[in-house]
Amino acid sequence: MPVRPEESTPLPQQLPTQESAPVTVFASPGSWIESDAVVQCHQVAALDGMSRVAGMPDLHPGKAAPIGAAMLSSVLYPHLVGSDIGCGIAVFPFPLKRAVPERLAGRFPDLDRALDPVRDADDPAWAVLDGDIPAGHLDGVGTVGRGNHFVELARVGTVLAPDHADRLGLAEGDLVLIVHSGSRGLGERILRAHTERHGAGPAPDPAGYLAAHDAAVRWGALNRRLLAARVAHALGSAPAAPIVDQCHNLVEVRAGRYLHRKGAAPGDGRDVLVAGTRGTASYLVHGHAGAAANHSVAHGAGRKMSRADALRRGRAKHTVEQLRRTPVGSIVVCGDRQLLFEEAPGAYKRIEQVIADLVAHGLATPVATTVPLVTYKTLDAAARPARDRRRARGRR
DNA sequence: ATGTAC
Repeated sequence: MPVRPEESTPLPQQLPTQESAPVTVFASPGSWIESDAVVQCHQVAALDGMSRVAGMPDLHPGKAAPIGAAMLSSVLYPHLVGSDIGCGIAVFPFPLKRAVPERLAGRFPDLDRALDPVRDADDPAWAVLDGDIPAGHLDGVGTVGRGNHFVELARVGTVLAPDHADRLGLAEGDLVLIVHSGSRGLGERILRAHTERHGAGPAPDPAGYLAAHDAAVRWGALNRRLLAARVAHALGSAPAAPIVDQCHNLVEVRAGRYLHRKGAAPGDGRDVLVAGTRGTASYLVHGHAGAAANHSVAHGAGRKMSRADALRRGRAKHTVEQLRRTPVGSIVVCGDRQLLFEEAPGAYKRIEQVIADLVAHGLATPVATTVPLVTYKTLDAAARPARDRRRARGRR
């Protein structure tokens, strides 16, 4: 007599070994948080070894994990940090006598083109590296990247904590350069090497992953300095060390556990630039987030729309000219029209609400606002929408 | 966000 299937089926091996970790989202009830992102937080919370998931007010859905979240676990999961290991935002002093956006926009260097050690041997920007290129990785060195990355010349607007701003050497009207960029191809390569063998599973050799990860974090920070130096030399300012530089995609080892940050900046006693949008102010804040928030603060306004939605709705609502010359009078250097729509201010949440939520939950204190003058995204026009390409062909 | 495949 044949054995019935259930009799030959072994007992399931994946019995639940623990309750799901607590999930806290630090946003007010009125703040828009996509339910998909909260679902992703709960999926992460159910992972083996997870002890706490903290969603920041800029929380939104990511590809494999939520963006705007800090996730504490006894197990190291590379996919929770994602491919742009070492991505962060730095603020540099940028003393210029005069800053007319129209004139300065045209003087930005080509930050889509990597510095070549031979052809650009004489470029003074190399000096900030001091000969140190982590992992020997030269691909894309000195480039800003795509997506939400940018290099922005901004003016300090409202000073909200004068003593703190003073300590940072910032006063109303001062110029700063804000650089949001990561580890370009290096972090992507590190995640891919893990994913090819282990998918979304844990790192079997945490020390090995962390060694590669730390190099990408260092590469990202050095690249932000390199970008700032390139712009400083081109615009006639003096290259300087950053006054603020915090990485929001990384793993931090805390008391033997792994704190994964994905779009969540370190908020434990540190100063962080919380990026607004390409056309609204950003906020420099002092973070003082505790254990409940996994010692983290938001990293930006957070997407409100997917890139596809932003493109569709943005095209109906705005002209390219409106997005390149913003309501605050700044200029957005972006040759790629699709990216311009994807990154339109309306595709993001209101930064004031994100900051208000951080304040309401006691995670941060605003220090000063920065108001954009020129935001560099890309000079490259390669990825224009198909309709524009058809039009361009028609004109020939 | 990325390099790469389509």
